[in-house]
Amino acid sequence: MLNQGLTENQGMPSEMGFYSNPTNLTFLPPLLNLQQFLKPFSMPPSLSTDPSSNHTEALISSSSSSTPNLRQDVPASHNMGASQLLSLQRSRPSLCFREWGEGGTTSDQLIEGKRSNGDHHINLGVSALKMKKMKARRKVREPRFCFKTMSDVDVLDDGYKWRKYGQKVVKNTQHPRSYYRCTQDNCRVKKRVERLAEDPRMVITTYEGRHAHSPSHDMDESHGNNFCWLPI
DNA sequence: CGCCTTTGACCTGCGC
DNA sequence: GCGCAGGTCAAAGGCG
Repeated sequence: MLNQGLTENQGMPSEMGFYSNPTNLTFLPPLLNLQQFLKPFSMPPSLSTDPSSNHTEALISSSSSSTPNLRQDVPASHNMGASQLLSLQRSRPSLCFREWGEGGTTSDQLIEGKRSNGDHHINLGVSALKMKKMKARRKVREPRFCFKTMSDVDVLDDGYKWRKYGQKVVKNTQHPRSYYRCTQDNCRVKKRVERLAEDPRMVITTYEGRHAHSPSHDMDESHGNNFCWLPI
């Protein structure tokens, strides 16, 4: 099981950070109730799947931090339940900063304040210097989940509504990477969609963050849970 | 009219 | 410090 997953994913693009620390990878047992397991996350309830795959594997990159002690700053309420079942993958210094607690202010909001220039954006009254200090103190990445599936369509119906906010051609790949954000207010979940360079039939979907709401519509469960998760 | 995608510009982190 | 690459913004245009 474990070896199967590692072998299967060995061709993944290195820029996704796969196998940065294989010893911290934990795979879910097959046939785990993924719907229930993934409920707290931004999981894909409905997927077109690789028919050749008869197992389900997952690896969750939880709210990991760049340094071990930083993780202790994350309130237990945000250290969502399912992740406790998994070992944590200590990742590289994060590109995404989130300030947990402190009145609910997030670094995303702080960045927004920084960019506001006092015109049409809300000025949150947080100085760039303070933001810099906050960044230095805490670097916490949103939990991320990645899976691949064989599909002709890039965007899989996962029950949530997404708005595309960017597209980028990634180096050494033929296909552009698309960036989507959940359309729900106060939901900051994002996902990236790209095609596997080695096999364009495979769609790589990476979710970042957790939905704070229910799916906008019911998922089509006809595809079952037979998809393959990838380590991040 | 509202929501969406497209796309070039801009921002930021990282490696050298 | 500089350049590169990934990620995000926001204006413009399309569509129902």
